[in-house]
Parts: sequence; structure tokens; C-alpha cells
Amino acid sequence: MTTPTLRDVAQLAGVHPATASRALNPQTRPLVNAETARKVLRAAESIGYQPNPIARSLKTARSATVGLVIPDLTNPLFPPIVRGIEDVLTTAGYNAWIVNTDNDPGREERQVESLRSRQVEGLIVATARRDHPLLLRLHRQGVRLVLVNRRVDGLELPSVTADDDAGIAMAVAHLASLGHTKIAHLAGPQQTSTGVSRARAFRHALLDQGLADDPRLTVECGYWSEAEGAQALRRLLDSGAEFTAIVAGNDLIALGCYDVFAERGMTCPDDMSVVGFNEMPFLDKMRPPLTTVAIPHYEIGVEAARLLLDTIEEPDRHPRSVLLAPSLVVRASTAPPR
DNA sequence: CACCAGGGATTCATCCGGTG
DNA sequence: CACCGGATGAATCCCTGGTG
Repeated sequence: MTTPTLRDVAQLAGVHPATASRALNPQTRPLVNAETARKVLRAAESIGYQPNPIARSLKTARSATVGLVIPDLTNPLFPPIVRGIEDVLTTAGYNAWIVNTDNDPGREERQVESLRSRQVEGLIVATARRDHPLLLRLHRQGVRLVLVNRRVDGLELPSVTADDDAGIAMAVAHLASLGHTKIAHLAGPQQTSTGVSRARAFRHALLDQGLADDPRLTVECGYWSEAEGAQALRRLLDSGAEFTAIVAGNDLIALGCYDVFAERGMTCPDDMSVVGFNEMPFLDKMRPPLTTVAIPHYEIGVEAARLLLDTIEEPDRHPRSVLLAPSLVVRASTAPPR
């Protein structure tokens, strides 16, 4: 008992395999007599025929598959983005292979290699660093790339990002309106474009609010993680700096702060207000629920997939980038200073 | 070691019968 | 006879495992 092939369908419908192929393909179906096409479809249906994409790509040299390179799928930020990507891809007849890099360049290289060997038609990459030799090389080799959330210095690639300037400005304005004047920033890693742009936006936002920009109140995290966020906040507190609110580089960094509050007997928001960034799932279930800058995850995925499909269909098109508007979600982690 | 067959689907080139 | 819609023949894609 083997799985049915096109030959079986053709035989059952009493036509040539070439005819069956055309009948089964919506684009080529008009070439086939309507009655014949109906017969073929019925035959295919009756034996449970599924086209074999491996055989198909043998001839077409296309895989209808794209690679999705993310740091770690267990980070709740990614599932909604992946969902948006997948919804667009499937309607276009494409599928996604997902790989996790764990932010390890070696692993990333191997995973990308494996994707390329499977003939993916392009890559959506959410792991870009400002200096990223692998992406540089892939671009030079003509691999179609779309970046999500991040950019690479000196490399003009299609990308989808949230408007960091606007998002951070909202966070700072919110804290300022509550009466905070000494606000700290736990910046994301400065090897990532997002870490840099949010830190820069933070300084601008302070000035816009007429607040002093004290460089000692900005601390960099080595990774976008709770542990690094916690570590950064400990350093800041231990330095003796005075502040009443924190703008975190992202939500994970903000959640890391919660651990430090517990360690040090501080309460949020009474002793310290915190704003995150990203609006990853479940923040409303935290104690206290985290105020954050929401970015449209699903839309980000949708746009990323569209950009990639665009470059596949129109390889010579000038790289287009999409900037999506964030919004502030006020919850209970922010309050006026004591 | 070189060579070939075979896997499944697609597609260019060709053929067929019917019509004006 | 030319033309047309519709169906088909056969080559082809790339790689691997087996054969001589």
C-alpha cells in the first residue's frame, strides 16, 4: 500500500499524467477541458491524493518554503509573530521552517545551512545584530532576506520594526506625567539595532520632557533577558544612583526588575515604577500587571511575510521597510513617585 | 570508479480530430 | 486547408544507491 501519485490519479480518471497535473493546478486548470478537470479532481479526491512537493520541486526548482530564524521559540514574544507570518505564507501556498539559534552564532550558521540545503526561497530573520557577518555573506550570495525587529549596520535590507522612538517617547511621557523626574533606562544589548535606537530615543525623550539626561541612569544589559535585566538593575541600585522609575529595553528586562524588587524588599509601583516594551503575552497576569509599550506582533509577522514574498516575486525591487506604530498599555506597574 | 536507473511532477513541443 | 482547443510524449529537474 503506497501513497497515491499523480500517475494513479491520471489512470483512474482515464487521462494522461500531464493532463492530470494541469487539472490539479489552479493556474493551469483553464488549459484543461472543464469536464475532464472535474473527472481528475474527483479521482484525486477519491484516492486521497496529495501532491508530492519534493517531486514537484525537482522540476520547478522551487520549494514553496521559507526559513524563519528566531532566537528562541519559548520566548512568548515570537508565537504571535510566527502566526502572522504563517497566515500570509499559507495563503500564498508557502510554508515556513522554523529554527532556533539560542543567540549562538555557531548554531545559527548550522541552522541556516540546513535551511538552505532544503532550498528555502528566502529567510525571515529575527536574530540580526548590528555587526552580523553571516547575514552580510548571505546577502552577498543573493539569499533573499527580511529582517524582523532588528537591522544590520550598513546593510540595506527589507525590514519590519516597531517605531522605537515613538514607543519610548510614550513611555517617558507617561512617567513624566505621573511626576517622575529621575528615570532610569535598562538598555538592551548595544550590539542590536533595537538596543541602540531605544537608548537613543530614551535620551531624546528625556530632553523633550525637559528632564535631565543623566548618563549614570542608563545601564546596558548583555542580553534581552530577565536575568540580565535583574543584574543591570542590581548594578544600578548598588551604584547609589537615585531614581523612581525605570524604562526597560523590553518586557523580559522589566520582569527581571520584579525579581530584584522582591530581593530588596521594594514594592512596585510604590517604590519604583517600571515600563516594559513589546507587550508580550501574559503581562496582564503579572504582579503587578506590567505597563508596557505594545507593538503589533501579528502585524509584524504579516508584513515580514509580505516583504519576503515581494522580494521573491520581484527580486530587483528596491528593499522596502515597514515601521509600525506602537501604543502604550498602562497597567499597575506605574504610579506617581512616593 | 564511472555510469545509470529511478523517484514524481512539470512543461515544451507536438499531435489529433473537428470546424469554418 | 488553416486553425484551434485540448490532450499527450518525452525530456527534464537533482541526487543516491546499486551495478558493471
